[in-house]
Amino acid sequence: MDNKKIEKISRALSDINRIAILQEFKKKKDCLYCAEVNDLLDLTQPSVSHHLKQLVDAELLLPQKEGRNLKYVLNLEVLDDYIACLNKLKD
Amino acid sequence: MDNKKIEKISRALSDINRIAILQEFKKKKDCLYCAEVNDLLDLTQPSVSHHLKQLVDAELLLPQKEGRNLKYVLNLEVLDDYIACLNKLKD
DNA sequence: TTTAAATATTCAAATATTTCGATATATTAG
DNA sequence: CTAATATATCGAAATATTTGAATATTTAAA
Repeated sequence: MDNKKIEKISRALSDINRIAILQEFKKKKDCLYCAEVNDLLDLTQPSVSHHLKQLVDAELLLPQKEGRNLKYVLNLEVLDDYIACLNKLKD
Repeated sequence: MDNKKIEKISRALSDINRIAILQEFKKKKDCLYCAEVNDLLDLTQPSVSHHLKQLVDAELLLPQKEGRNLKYVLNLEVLDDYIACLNKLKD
């Protein structure tokens, strides 16, 4: 994982709303529906859409179309790669 | 570690120059001098000072005054706490 | 004590991010 | 086909971040 990618993931994680989205996966195992995220956050739908886009662009979330709904799963592989990079900072 | 702190650390990590600073610790074990960081980055001194401040404010770096020089050490405790929070996202 | 070196602060400009209202698009239900 | 639902995009305002020139502060050297 190159530094540009580390930067992008860090930026995706640098917002209280996006952190809340990721943490919601602890309760809702497996996947989170877009509509659930809209309920979770105290923001308008376009703002939530924006935040989800940051997480998808960073590849922390994988979107899956399901009819007219959209569900997301955590991309554990990218998260693990990111954590591995942070661990490497510790010499 | 609360979400505000996670946000702050993530933001500190969301810049290519600050990532480069942290990675420089791999080469320069132990500590990094402020002047070394000025040499490392292709930025003016005030900009470097700004970036170092972000890292110190996030407590990723601990500053130590040494005469008229300043040296930094990696705060492994905070880095580990942060990594632990990220690991908790994986259910 | 004067001068030089290392670092920080202030200010302003440029750029990026966050937010929301309005609207567009896509899909399903009736 | 039409209406309703779910999500995305656009445009603009508010706010935050990044950068560097100018300057201030702190400390050591001469």
